Amino acid sequence: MTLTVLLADDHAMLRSGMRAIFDTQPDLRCVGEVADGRAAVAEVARLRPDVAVLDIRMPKLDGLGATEMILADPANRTKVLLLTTYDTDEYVYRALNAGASGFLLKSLPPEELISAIRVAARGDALIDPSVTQRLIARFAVSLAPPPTPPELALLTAREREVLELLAAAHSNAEIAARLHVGDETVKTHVSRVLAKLGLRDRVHAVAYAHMNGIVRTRGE
Amino acid sequence: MTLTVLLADDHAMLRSGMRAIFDTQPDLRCVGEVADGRAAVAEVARLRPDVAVLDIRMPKLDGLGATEMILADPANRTKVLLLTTYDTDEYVYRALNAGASGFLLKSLPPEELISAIRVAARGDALIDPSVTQRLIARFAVSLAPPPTPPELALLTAREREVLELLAAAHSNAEIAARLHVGDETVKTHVSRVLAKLGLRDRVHAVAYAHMNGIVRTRGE
DNA sequence: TCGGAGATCCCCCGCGCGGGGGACGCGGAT
DNA sequence: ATCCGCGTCCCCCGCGCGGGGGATCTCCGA
Repeated sequence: MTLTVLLADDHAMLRSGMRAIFDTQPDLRCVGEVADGRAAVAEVARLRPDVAVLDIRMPKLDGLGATEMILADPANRTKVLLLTTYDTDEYVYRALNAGASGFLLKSLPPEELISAIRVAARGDALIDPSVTQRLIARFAVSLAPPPTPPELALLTAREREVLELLAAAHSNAEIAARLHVGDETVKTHVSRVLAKLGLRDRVHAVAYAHMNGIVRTRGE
Repeated sequence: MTLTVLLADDHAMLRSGMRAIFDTQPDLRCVGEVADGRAAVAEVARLRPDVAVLDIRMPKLDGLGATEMILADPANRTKVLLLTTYDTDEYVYRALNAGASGFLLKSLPPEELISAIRVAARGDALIDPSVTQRLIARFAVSLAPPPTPPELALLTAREREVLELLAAAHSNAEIAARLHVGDETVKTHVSRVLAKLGLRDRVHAVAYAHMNGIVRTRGE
C-alpha cells in the first residue's frame, strides 16, 4: 500500500528537494505541493493525503494554525508532521496540543524524514531528540508535586487534617462531625492553622491550600 | 572521542547481543555488564559511563528505581536509556520524571539503538514513537484548559469579574475598592454568583474557582 | 518528678457575610 | 414606545466565624 503525502513549504527549493527524496521510495507518493498554510488546509481537505508535512513558518497561515484547522476537522484523517528550522521554537507545545504526529527539525537526515512519514502514517508520533529533551523537562515539572512551603511543617498532624477539610470548603460544624469532636475544638484548630500560616480567614486558607497542593485541584 | 556504555539486563543473551552490536562501532565501548538494578547503580557510580542502558524489568531494583537513584546523584553525569519489552508500560511517566534520556522498545532495530546512544550522550532525548503518541495525548490534556462548566455561561461579565476576585480570596470591601463600586453592589454580585453556580458561600466559590481553572492555581 | 506540647472543650464579643426584600437608570431588543 | 436584563445602590436580619480569654487531660521527654 502506498502512502500519499502533501508538502507545504514556502521555499520551492526545499519542496523539490523533499519531492526528490520521496521519488526514491516506491511506496511514497507526493500528491500535492503548496506554499502557504491556507492552501495546505484546502488541499488536505481535497486530497485527503495520509500525511501532510508542514513548515512552521509559512505565509497567510503558519504551520501551527494549519495543523489546528486540519486536526479540528474530524473528516480529515491526515496525520500532520511539522518541520521547523530552529529548535528554539516554543511552538512545540502548541503543535502537540493541536495533535501533531511529529515535530522535526529541517536538519533531519532525509532517510529519517522518510521513516518519520511512515511512523506518522501508522498512527505513532515522533519528536526531534533535541526538542524531546526540553519536552521531558517540561513534562516533569508539570507532573511534579508542588513544593511544600516550610511553614506547613509548623502544623501538627491534627491541624493539617483540619486544613485539608478546610480546603474542601467544609464548615466548622462539618469538620467537627467528620472528626468526631466538638465544634469548639475545631474552632481552636482553625485558629491555630490561620495563625501559623499567617492567613486572615478560612477563605484565604482555601486559596492557600489549592495553591500549595494540599488538595489536588487538577489531575490525579 | 569514544563513548562508554554500561549494559544492565537480566538476560545474558540480550546483553551479549547488544555487546556484539557495540563492537561493530569503533566509537562505542561497553565498559560493563550487570544483571540487576542495584549492580547497575553501583557500576555507574564506579565506572561513570557516558550512557547506561537499563532494562525496566530487573531483579532487586527495577530500571526505574535505578534511574531515579542514578539521576538523583549529582556526581553522576551518566545519561540513562530505558529499554522495555512492551509499550503498554505506564512506567514511561515515572521514567521521564526521573529524567531518563530515552524510553525505547526492545523491538528497536539495532542501528537505531546505536543512534539513540549517541543522541543521549550529547544530551538530547529520544522516545519510542509508539510511546510518544500516548505521551503527546497525556501532555496535551495536562496543558489543556480545564473544561468550562456550562453554568459559568450564566454569569454576566461583571459577575465573572467578581468571581475572579472572589477566587483570589478578596473580601467584599476589597472587591468593591478594586472595581470602584459600593460594597452593597458587590454583595449583590456575589449573591447572584453563588445562586447561579449553586454554591453555598464564598468559601465554596473559591474552591470552585480553583477547580475549574478560573484562577491558574499552578503553571503560568 | 515535673513541665511543656498537643488535643479537647468552654464563654463572650464583634463583624463580615449571605438572604430577602426594594429601588433606580441605562441600553438593547421587541 | 415598551420591556427586560444588567449594573448600581440601599435596608434589615440572623448566623457563622475569628479573636480574646481560660480550662482540663494525656503523653512524652528532660
